[in-house]
Amino acid sequence: MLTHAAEDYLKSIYKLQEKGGKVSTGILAAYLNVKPASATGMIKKLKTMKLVSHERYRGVTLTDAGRAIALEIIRHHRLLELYLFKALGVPWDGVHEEAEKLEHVISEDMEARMDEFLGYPTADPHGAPIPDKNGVVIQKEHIPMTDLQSGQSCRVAEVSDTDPALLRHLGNLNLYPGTAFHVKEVAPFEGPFTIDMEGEQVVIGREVAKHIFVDNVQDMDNV
Amino acid sequence: MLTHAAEDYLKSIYKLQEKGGKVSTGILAAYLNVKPASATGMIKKLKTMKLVSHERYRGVTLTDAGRAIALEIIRHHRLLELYLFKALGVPWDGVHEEAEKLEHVISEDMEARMDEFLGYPTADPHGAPIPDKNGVVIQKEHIPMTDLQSGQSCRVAEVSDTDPALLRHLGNLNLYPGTAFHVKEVAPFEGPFTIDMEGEQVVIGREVAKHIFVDNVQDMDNV
DNA sequence: TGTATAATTTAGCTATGCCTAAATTAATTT
DNA sequence: AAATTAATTTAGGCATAGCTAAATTATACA
Repeated sequence: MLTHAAEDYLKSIYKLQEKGGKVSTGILAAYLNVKPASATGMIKKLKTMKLVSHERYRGVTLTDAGRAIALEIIRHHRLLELYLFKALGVPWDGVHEEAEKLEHVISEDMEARMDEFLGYPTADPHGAPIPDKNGVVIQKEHIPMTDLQSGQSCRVAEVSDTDPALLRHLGNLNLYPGTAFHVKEVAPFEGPFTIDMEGEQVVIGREVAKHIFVDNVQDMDNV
Repeated sequence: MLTHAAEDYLKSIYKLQEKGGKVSTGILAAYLNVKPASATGMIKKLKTMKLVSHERYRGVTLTDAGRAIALEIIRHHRLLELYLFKALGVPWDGVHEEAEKLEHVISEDMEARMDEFLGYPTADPHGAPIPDKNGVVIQKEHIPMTDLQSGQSCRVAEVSDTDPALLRHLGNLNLYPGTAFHVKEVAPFEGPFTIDMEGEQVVIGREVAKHIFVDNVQDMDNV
């Protein structure tokens, strides 16, 4: 069995690898809020366990064994988030923090029971995909909201789960995964978005839009 | 915040204190499966935090602050056991182990949500009392089954929660808290008990009976 | 009362996982 | 190509929490 810290490193390497191949020590350390020297130390340990590949000064990658563990932890995290949300009514801006602690501690049996209770779900409350019990992730195609053009319609697919204040804000605006909206206007010079949700008009700043990902994008000019 | 290990020590001191005043280093160490020297070390730390009182070679006691923390952890543990049993269908011989890990990790919010879901329960699946959120425990009067005489009737009040094999055995016999039975015969020379449960006759050995506690004891000779 | 036994404590070691500061290696600039 | 800058690694330290072995204290017995 691995330590909680080691599991967190593997999970972080997985996530950082998603957006751009090899992961540098510095990026990893920043992501985990530790110093680079500490990351180097853990990387060495993970290497002796054959969970990561690493060449000095060149960055880390997960091995197949490392990725399997990372996905197992991510599965725990996302199942927990959804379970806390649906079964215990924890607000969606609170589930991440709670799941962050529980993910290292639950048994395979509890994982399976939550999975069954939830009807074998494929996404957590923020829209992130839940790997299945064999570690298979179905990664849907997402587009950052900042790429949208005036006149387009789409659906919220996923939002960042880390900042509770942002999540409360998005919740107030009803911008949950699944919510459909239409881009009324994009202000020039990297300005805010004005969107239309069932008649309600809402203005979304760039900084917020960066944390929203959409799918089902359709040009609605001629509709 | 305390470490998980410190919380486990406080919880253990509380439980051992219940059955006999001051707790010796050796008893505490044995209960926690650590060496006496390790217990001495932790006791020192807890003393500097004013969570225990300790005189060298004389044993430990919890301070009010220490007891409050112990009861908080015990509350977490027992609420979790009942929650896992009722909400997720974890069998009663499995809830202890799972709760042992989760008890150190759940938030006050999650504690409150489970409490509400369960309807503010007062006992866990093994019959142990759940302290309320202010740390008040209603300790019901229990009698060890080994004290029963032939001809008496009673109800299972509580069973030990630590040994899964024992719990599976008791479960097979339907000896859950609340189950009523009548003592048909107590074999002489510390022999086994023959009990009657709704017509079914079952023989319970001494070693098993030691782990069963009963209440509502009534002499049924003249009934 | 003195001595043997049992329990407890001290001392010193290990491993994890973090830190800071210094040294090394790589990348960029001139 | 040399020098500066940035990133990474090494070295050494700290806290937690366990361990063993030795020293100490208390208790029980004769």
